[in-house]
Amino acid sequence: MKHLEKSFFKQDTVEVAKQLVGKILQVDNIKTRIIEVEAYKQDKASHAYKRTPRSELMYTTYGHVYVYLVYGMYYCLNFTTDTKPGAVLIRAVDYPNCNGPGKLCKTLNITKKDNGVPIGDRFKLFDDNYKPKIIASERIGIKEDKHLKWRFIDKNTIDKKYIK
DNA sequence: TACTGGATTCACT
DNA sequence: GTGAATCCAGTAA
Repeated sequence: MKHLEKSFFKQDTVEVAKQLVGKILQVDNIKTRIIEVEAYKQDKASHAYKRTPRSELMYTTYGHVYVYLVYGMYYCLNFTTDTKPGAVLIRAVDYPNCNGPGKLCKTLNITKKDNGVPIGDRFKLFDDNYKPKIIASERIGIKEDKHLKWRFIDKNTIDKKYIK
């Protein structure tokens, strides 16, 4: 079991997203495997599209936690990367009630208070040499624009369980 | 100061 | 497949 160093995040957002699938995420004393992620760079679908106080983290850090509230009720967990701006959204992990970005944060008690903390504190990442079967490397169009997102899923785990 | 809409989820139909 | 819940960041004035 190898600790992922901060330098892991010092590479392209999409590359980090792809490599994050199958890694072990530890929050407090809960260890679970990441099974679905999404990469956001500077496209219109991302908060990073414009530099604002909220998106500042994505412009200035890598290897940090970025948490925001969507729809007034759900938090989303992201890790910032070296692509500035850029971040990887953690969409699902292999743990009960964690098959969605909002549910994941609710279950693991992740809120805005975690925004901006460096990885290695409350959030830790490990590599146990598990090889995920990454099936989805999609480009997803949003509404009338052709925004690009990159979503990566571990088919090994998806087949067994959830995911919408 | 006021308005708008979203990196979602769930309960309905 | 559709719509409601719910609040705050971003924007415009």
